[in-house]
Amino acid sequence: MPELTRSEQDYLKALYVLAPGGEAVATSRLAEQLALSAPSVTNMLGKLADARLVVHAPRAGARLTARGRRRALEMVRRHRILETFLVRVLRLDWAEVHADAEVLEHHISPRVLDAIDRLVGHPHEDPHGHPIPDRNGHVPQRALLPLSRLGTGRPAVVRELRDADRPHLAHWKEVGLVPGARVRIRKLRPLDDVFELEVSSRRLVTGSEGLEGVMVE
Amino acid sequence: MPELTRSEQDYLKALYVLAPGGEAVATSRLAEQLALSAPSVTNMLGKLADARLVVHAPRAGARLTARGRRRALEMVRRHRILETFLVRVLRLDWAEVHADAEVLEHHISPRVLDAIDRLVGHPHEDPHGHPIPDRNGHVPQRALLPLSRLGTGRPAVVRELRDADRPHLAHWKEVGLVPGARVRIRKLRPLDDVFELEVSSRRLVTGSEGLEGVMVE
DNA sequence: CCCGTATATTAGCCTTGACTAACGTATTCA
DNA sequence: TGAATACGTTAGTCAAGGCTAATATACGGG
Repeated sequence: MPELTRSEQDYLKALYVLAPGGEAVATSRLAEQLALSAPSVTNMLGKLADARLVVHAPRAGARLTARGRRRALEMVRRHRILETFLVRVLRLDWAEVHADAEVLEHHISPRVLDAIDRLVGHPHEDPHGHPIPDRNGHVPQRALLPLSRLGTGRPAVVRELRDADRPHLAHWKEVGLVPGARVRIRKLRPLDDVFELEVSSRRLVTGSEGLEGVMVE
Repeated sequence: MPELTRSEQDYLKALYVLAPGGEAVATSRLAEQLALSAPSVTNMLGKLADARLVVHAPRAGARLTARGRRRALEMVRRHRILETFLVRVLRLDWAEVHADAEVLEHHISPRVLDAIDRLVGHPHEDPHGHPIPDRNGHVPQRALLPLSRLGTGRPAVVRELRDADRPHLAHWKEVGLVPGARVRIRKLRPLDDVFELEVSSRRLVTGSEGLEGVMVE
C-alpha cells in the first residue's frame, strides 16, 4: 500500500464525500469542495488515475476505484475517530473540532489511531452522528433525508449534522437539533421561507438556511 | 507572530537541541542533525536570518536569536507534552513515542495542545525525564553529565534519557536505567570498553555504546 | 609561505502542487 | 443550424524545499 501525500488523501476523501455511492463527480464540483482551481484538480486526477485510485473519463468527471474508495474510507474513519476523541476525551466543543481533525487525520500513525480508538471505546458514530467505517472500510449506509425536505407533520429523528460548518453547528446545539432529537415540521411557509419546527417538544421557528445540513430519518 | 513552515520549525528546534545555551552551530552539524545536505541548510539559514530568527555569520555557523529561541522552545514544549500524553493517556511504549511526537508537534493547534496539557495535569517533565518549557519558554536548566563520564565510585541519579534512539531506550528500560534510578560505576575498564554498573542495587555489565544518552546528576 | 584538506557557499536542477491564461468541447437556445 | 455559454483541459509559471556538482575560504603542517 503505497504512501499517499496529504493532497492525494484530501482529493480521495472529497470524492467520497461528494459521491459516497461511487457516482462520477464533475471536476468543478471537486474543485469547489477542495477550494482549488479546476486545472489543479484536472492535474491531480491525472495522477490519481495513473495510481489506479480513480477512473477519470476525460470529460465526464471522476469516480473512485475500489482501491481509491478504501483509502478514502480510511481517511473518513480517521477523521471521525479523531473528532470523537477531541470531544469525549479532550472535551473540546462539538462545533470546534472539525478543523483540528481535518489536519490531524493526515498525520496520526496507525498505532496512535488504534490507541485513540481503543481509548474512546471503538465508537460507531462520531459526535455529529456520522457512522464510523470499520477497519475494513465497511460503513452501514442509512437512508436519510435533509430536514429541509421532510414533509409537514411527519415525525422524524435527527441522525447526522454536517460538521463542516461551524456557525450552524453551534446554533443547532443551542436549539436542541442534535443526533437523537425528535423533530416534526409543524408548518411550512415556502413563500417567506419559514419553517415552524417542533424539536423534542419545543417550538422553533427558523428559515431554511442551512437546514440541508441536518439529516433526519 | 508569523506562521512557520514545518521545515522552519524543524531547523529552529534542531538549533536549540544542538546548542541549548545559544552557542553558534556549524552548518555541517545542523545538516547532520536534520539528515539534510549542507547546501539545503545554508539555504534555509538564509531565510531564517531574513526572518530574524537566527543570526548567520557567513562562515561561522548560526545561532538562535531571542525570537528564534522562543519558537524553538515552543516546539520543544509541544514535543514533550505530546510524548507525555502518548505514554500516560494512550499507554504507548516509552521507547516508541518519539517519532509520533516528532510529527504531531507540527500539526496540533494551540487549543488541542492546551487541552492535552490539561488532561495530563501540566507536567514538568516528559517520560524520559526532560523538563518541559512553560508557556513563556522558560526551562529549568540542570547541570547533568553523561553516565559515560561519571567517575568510578561516585553515586548518581539518572535524570534524562535521550529519546531519539529507540533501540537503546527499550534496552535501558529493561535494565532499570530510568529517570530516578540510582547508579554507580563500580569498575571501569577503558581498554576493553566495559562498564560495571550498579543500577538500583542490581549489577550490570555493559559497553560504553550509547551511554552518552543517559544523563545523570 | 604555500598547499592540501575540511567545510561552507553558490549555481543550477528537480518534484510537488498550487495558480492564471488560453484554448477546446458540449449543450442549449434561438 | 449556428452562436452563446458553461465547463474541462492544456500550457506555462511559481514557491518551497530538497538535491548534486562546482567553487570558495580557512586552517594546519611542511
